[in-house]
Formats: sequence, structure tokens, C-alpha cells
Amino acid sequence: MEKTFIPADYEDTLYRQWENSDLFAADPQKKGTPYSIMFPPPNVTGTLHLGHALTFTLQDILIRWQREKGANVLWQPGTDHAGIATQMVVERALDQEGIDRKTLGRPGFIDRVWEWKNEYGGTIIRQLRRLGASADWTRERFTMDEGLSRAVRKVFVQLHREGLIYRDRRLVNWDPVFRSAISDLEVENKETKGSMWHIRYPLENGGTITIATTRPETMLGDVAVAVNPDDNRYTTLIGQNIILPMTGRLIPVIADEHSDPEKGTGAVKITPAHDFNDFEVGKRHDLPSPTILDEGACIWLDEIQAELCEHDGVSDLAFVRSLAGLHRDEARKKIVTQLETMGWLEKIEPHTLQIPTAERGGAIVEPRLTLQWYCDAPRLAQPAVDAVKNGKMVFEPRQWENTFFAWMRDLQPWCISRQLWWGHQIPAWYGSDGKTYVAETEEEAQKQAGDSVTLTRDEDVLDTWFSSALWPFTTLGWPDKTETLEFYYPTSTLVTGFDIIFFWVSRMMMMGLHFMGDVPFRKILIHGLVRDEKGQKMSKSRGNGIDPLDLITEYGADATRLAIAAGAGLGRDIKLGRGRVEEHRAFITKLWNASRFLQMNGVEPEPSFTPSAVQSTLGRWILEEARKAINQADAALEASRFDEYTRCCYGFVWNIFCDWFVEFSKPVFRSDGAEADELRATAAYVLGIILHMMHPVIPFVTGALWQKLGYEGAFGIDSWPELPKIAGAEDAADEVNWVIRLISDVRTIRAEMNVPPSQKAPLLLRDASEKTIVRSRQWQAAIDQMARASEIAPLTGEPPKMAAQLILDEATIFLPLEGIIDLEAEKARLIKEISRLENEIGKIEKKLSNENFVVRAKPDIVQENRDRLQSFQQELNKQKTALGRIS
RNA sequence: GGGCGCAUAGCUCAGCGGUAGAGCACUACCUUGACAUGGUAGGGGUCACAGGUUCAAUCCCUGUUGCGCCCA
Repeated sequence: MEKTFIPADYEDTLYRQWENSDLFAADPQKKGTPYSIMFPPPNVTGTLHLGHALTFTLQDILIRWQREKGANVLWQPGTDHAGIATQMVVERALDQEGIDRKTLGRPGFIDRVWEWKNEYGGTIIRQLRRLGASADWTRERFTMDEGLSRAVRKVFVQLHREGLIYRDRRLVNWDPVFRSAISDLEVENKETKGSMWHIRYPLENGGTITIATTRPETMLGDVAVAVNPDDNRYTTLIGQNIILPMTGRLIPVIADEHSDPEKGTGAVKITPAHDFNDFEVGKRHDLPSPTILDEGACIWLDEIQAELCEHDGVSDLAFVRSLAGLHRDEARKKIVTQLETMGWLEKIEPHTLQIPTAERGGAIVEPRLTLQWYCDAPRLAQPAVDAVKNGKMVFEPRQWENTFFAWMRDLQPWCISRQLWWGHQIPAWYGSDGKTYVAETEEEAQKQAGDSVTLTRDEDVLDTWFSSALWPFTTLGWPDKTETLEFYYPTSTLVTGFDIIFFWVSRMMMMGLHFMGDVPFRKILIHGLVRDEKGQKMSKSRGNGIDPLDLITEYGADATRLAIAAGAGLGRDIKLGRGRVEEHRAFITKLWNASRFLQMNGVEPEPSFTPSAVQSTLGRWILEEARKAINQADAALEASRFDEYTRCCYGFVWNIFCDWFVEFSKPVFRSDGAEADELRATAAYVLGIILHMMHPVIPFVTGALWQKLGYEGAFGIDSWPELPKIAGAEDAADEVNWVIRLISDVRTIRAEMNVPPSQKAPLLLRDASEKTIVRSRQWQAAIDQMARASEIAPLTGEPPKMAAQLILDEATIFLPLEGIIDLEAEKARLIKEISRLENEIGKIEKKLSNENFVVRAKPDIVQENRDRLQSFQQELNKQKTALGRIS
């Protein structure tokens, strides 16, 4: 074996072996209870980032663990078609060739997207393989697959028939760059420094009212000015008319709660077609809602043209007409200048405001009144809320349920149409008879309409999340009743970040419950975000991102996964940098080297090994420790505590197996005979347990070692270790712990006395029990080596004067260090020990002398303190005696 | 403004009604026949602050402060 594990030498080969041997393949026919996880499908345009690395590492750990435990596992992979993102990417590529999407035409463009998808769309899937993700790739799905597309059409038609999908004219968030509606969830409010313009509006009967606005250009579409009904300043104005500057239109002053007397001037202009709040006000007061911006956010006068009206000194229709086609920002500047010239501008105040921005692309979003398709999310939400309330689905950590409920409570209708080309085209046709026909196919729609009607299909596509919402059952074959669907639905666990609860998780719940009549998953595991070492969000603009592939190349997939898992506390963000991964690579190296050492010492798997037959104390001890470690690891994974799982594996391997077991084994391995044979077999067995136990998190190195060391049988499947409680485990632990304490104490003293390891010293036992003497003989070789002892034997004759003294239980152990020991230093050391003990004793005595404590505290706690007091007192006496000897 | 989370060693984080821990970093020593990506030992903490509950609070409760996130 090489001196270190070189990941690149093994990763590809091992992964190919796994894939070729169908290790990842799900088969409902096989035995085992179903355990399934759905990929949160990454964007087909995506490349692997650390967020993916986190979520897929956690999923892979669960999947591999369950596979080992004998479950019938499905990890369903795939990608989604990411409507806007993909269309953007392809449009950009076309730009390079000087081709416009429109000249290419819709079918031509779609062809180009597929070409792109087929060439580049597999990137993230390839990268996930490098991470070691053990999904059933043969079942990979894409949201635009024929099967999934058929399911989308069916769902749309059914929901429409049930009245849960309808067309409506409402305000939507409009991205003027993509020229499409986008979801409320895809809008980010960014705090920006802007201005508050105070504008005087003249009243028809004389006088003015001053309104304050952050968007003066929208005044072209104003239909009223609202004041609070309780605002005394304006009571007399309510009902009067205003002559809108520039357009000259007459608009009323109305009373509405929406107007906040504290804000601005207390009078607010109402532009229903360009503001969500104003839209509501407009509805309440039955006001018109003229649109004054086109789909590219340029001034558009068509809807106010008819009402332009001359008013001397107030209107300027020529100016208004000159604005047509100007972009909103240009128009704003001109309007402000014009207002100033005309004397309507009172003042401009600096003001910070929230500007709605498109998450993707970054365009400033414009509320826009359009006809779109909506899904009645509020109605679909109720069963989902109920299912969480009655525990059919459980969020972990639990507190996310509150966030979930809060959001579900004030759910808005879900706008599902998008003005894009790439996506599932809406299965609705508009007839020459003016009616709308919704059907799964054009033939069906034509049949409904009759031959005389000419049909035109709706141009729009569905929101990508609409098809993702169906993912848990469409990937399994729905609407067909497949065996896979029957067996693996509902899925076991959904692993994802909190940022996607509303986008995706809630919608899968709605759709799953509606179409499958059952929840899509039983447990929703919400993990944190990956941040950089300083705790900042990783982002392109900050430039602090780390490419997980670089980490994998540099440190190996195992080290990367281990570092991620170690940091994955329940719902906690993970701070990750190169350093963290490097640290965990050291563990991989340690495990590798321990294995190498064992192999060099003739340790090899012994198929007939029976743990219960082990005779040696050392063997029994390590088996019992291994048993405890397995149970802890299993419990940690059961509780989704990946950090704890990692910690307990790490601690067992390094601090128990390597630091003590392997060290204790060294002298035995140098000998021959039954004891050595048994220990070799035990070592191989326990190492095997380690490989199984850690396989979920570090599959490559464990897999490589499994082969290198010549283990036989299944690895990674049906192989989660199990151990019965070992007979005589307590005695073994008692004995080994005694040896460990002895060695540690001797080492401490020697280090404090600055005794070089090369200089050996005898250990002489005084007042030692028979048991201690027997043990000291039994472990002589290990003690000699690890505590640098030349011998360990009962003290005969007088205690040596020039010696350090160590108290271990009943015994006092002398370390004669003639010529080395500094008696003053030894005195100081003993005095320090004595004062430490006195301090402890004082604390316990105080406690025990408190009547209330003795009466009220749990009896075992009281007893524990009595025991501790006694043992401290005994040790104190011995330390004092020791000090007396050298004083 | 509403909601949630966090605050423990220099750093990253466990923990938990009774004795405060790990890893890394740091210091000293060690190239001892698995491993210097290593070994051994050591220093380092008013468990954010203030009240309360309790025989006992780092832990439970209330408030304060600071940081982060979500919603408006």
C-alpha cells in the first residue's frame, strides 16, 4: 500500500465499478422496505456549487446508510428545465452568432435549446458523480421529458376542470427585460437610496394638495389621490376633483385607510395599474386602471390618450405625447424637469426605498396588469397544512413548520403562465368562436370545439415550478400506475434548503396530496447554507465562492464530503473553507495508514471470526467500544445529526482505535501464537466495521480499503454492522481503562519533568492490590513501550527518595529519576495536585452539608457526590503522604 | 414594524439542571519500525449581560444588548 491515499487513483475506478455492478439501481421487486429520496432537481444549466455539494452529500449519506441497512433504496436523480435561465443561456449563445430568437421562430428556437441541453445539460450530473453521489442514474429524468410533459398536461387539464386553474386579469410582477410575468417569490426587494418627490396637484376649485411619491413617472396613470379618512388636514377635500398636471385629467380625492398620515404628506396618488396597494384601493373605490408602461417598461399612452384634456397652466399635452416610447427612467427625468418648470414640484427629499428586483437577471420589476393563468393555491394549500399539522409530514428542524404555516396562511393565487418559449406550452386553445378550450392534445381540443372552429394555441408556457411540483410522482411514472410509483411513493425524506420551502416543497405537497391522495414525503430535512470561512454568503459578486470540484481534485471527494458532514449541525449554516477540508483529509490519511499498518502486521479478514468467542481483554474491549460507536452512529443518522455521526466515527477511529487499540496491539503482533492470531482477526473485524460504518460519508477510501485488505462479500449494501453486547465487556473496559490511565499519568509526569522518551525509567508499585499487580504484568509490554518504562514491578524495600510519585487508585507508583528529577519541581507538582483536590473536596462538602441538597436532590446524585468525595479524600491522603516523603 | 435563529477556549462548533468538551490554532518535547497530512504533554473559558425559577442554572423562564436571516 502507498503511504497515503491518493484519491485520484481510486475515485473514477471505484465509481465505475459501483455503477457497473448496479449497486445504485433501484428495483421494487427486490427485498427490503422502501426507502426513497427525490433529487431536488438542479437546473439543467447549472454547475455544481457548494450548496449542491452539501445537499447531495447529506442525501448520499442517508441513501448509502439505508442501502447498508438493507432497505430497498431509490435515489431518483434528474434535472429541471429552468425556463428563464435556460432560455437566457441559449439566447445569449444565439446573440454571439448574431441570431435573434424571433427570426429563428419558436420551433427553430426550441430545437436549439434541445441541442444545447443535449450537449451541455449533463454537466452537473457528471459533477455529482465525482462527488460520489450514488443515485440510480438509469432512472434519470428531466422535467421536459415526454413522460413528464404528458403528466403536466394532464394535471393542467384536470385542475382546470376542477376550477383550480383559471385565467384572470390581475397585477403581476413583470420582468421588463424578459418581458414575462415572474413569481412573487422570484422578486427580491432591494433597499436603495432614492428620492421622495413632493408634487403639488391643483384642485379644480382652487388650492392644491401635495402628494409624495417615489415614482413620479407613474402619475400619467393616476386615477385618484387618497387621504386617510381620519386625517383632519384633508377632510374638506374629500370628494373634490384634482386636475392632474400635464395630462389634465380630472381625478377625485378619495378617503382610504391605505393612506398613512404619518408617511410623506399623508396624501398619496393612486395608480392601480402600477402598484399592488393602489390596485386594491382602485378595486375598493371602483376606479379605472389605465396602464401607462408597455411590456418593456416604456411609456405607452394608448390607454390614457382619450382622456388627455387641456387645462390652461396645468396640462401640457404636447409634452405628454413626446414621452411615448421613452424608457421609464428617461421619462422620470423629463417629467420631474417639466414639473419643476411648471411649478408643481414642491421639493425632493432623499429617501430609502425597497426596489423590487428580479432574482434572475436583476431587472427592476414592474407591477403590470395582464391576463394570466392562475392556480388556486390557497385552496390546494389546506390539505398540505393539515398534513403537517397532524404529523403526516414532519419538518426537521421543527421550527420551520411555523414559517411554513405563516406563508401558507396568506397565500396568493399562483401565477403559472410565463411569456417564454422554453417550457411546457399551456394546453389551452382559443377558438375563432371566442371560447377557450383546455385539453391534453390539440385533437381533443378540436373535438371539443367542433370542426367549424379554428383554434389558436396559447403561446405561453408554464412556470418551471409547476412541473417540479409534480416531480415526486411523475418521475415514478405517473399518470401510469407503475410498480415503482406504487412501491416508492410516498418518498421517505426530502432534503433541501429553507430557501426553497415555498417555491418547491409546499407545491409538491399540494400537488402530491391532490393527485396521489398522499403526502409526497414523510420527513422534510431542512439544512443550512454553505458560507465562507468568515461566515459570509458565497456569491459570484463577492468572489468568495469555492468550486467543490477544486476541493475534490485537491483533497479528494471523501475529505470534501467529510468536512461538509462534520459541519452539518441541525439546521445550522456551515462555514467552509479549504482549511476545513484539509483537516478532514488528515483523517482519511490516518485511517489509510492504520489500515496499512495492520496489513503490514499480518492482519487479514478472517471469515470464520466470531466476536462472541473472543477471549482477550483487549479484543473484548475494542469490540465493545465498536459496538457503542455503531449504535451512536446509527442513532445520529436516525436523528439527521450528520455532525454527530461524523464526530462519533472520527473519535472512535482516531482516539480509540488508532491511539490505543493499535498501540496496544503492537507488542502482541510481534509475538506469535493463539493470542496474536485472535487479535489479528479481531483487528480485521473491527476495521471492517469501521469501513462499513463510515462508508456512507467516505465511500471511496472505505471502498478502496475494503478491496485492498481483501475483505469479501457485499460492500455498501446489506452490510451495516451489528454487534451483540460482548461478554465480560465491563471487566475488559475496567482493565483497559486502568492501563490507559496509568500510561497517560506516567506520560504527563515525564513530560512535566522533561524526561526525554529515550530515557526509560522503572515503575515501582507500592500498596498495589493483587489485581493491580496482575494487570501490570499482563500489560507490561504495552506499558513499557507506551510509558517508556524499563520495568513495572512491586516496590521492594524503601521507597527511593529521588522519584516522582503517581497516585493511581489504591496504588502509589514511583518513578525513580535519579539525576533527572528536580525535587522542588516534584514538590510543586504535588502541592498543586493537593490544592486541586482540596478545592474539589471543599465544593462537594459544601454541597453535602446543605440539608436541602441532601433531602431534595435525586438520591443517586447525592450518592454520586458522596462517592466522589470519598475517592478524592483517599487520593488526597496519598498525595499528602507522597509529599511528606520528599519534604 | 412582525417573526425566527444565534451568542460556550484565539477560530469552527458540540454539549447540558449537578464534574465545561472536541477539532484546528498555540507552546514544549519527540523524526520510537503505520502515519510529521504524525506522536506525547501543556496553557487557554465570569458558557454575551441583568433578573427570576430551583437544593443546584452555561442549560429552564423573562428582559437587555449584539449579530444573522425571513416577511412587510
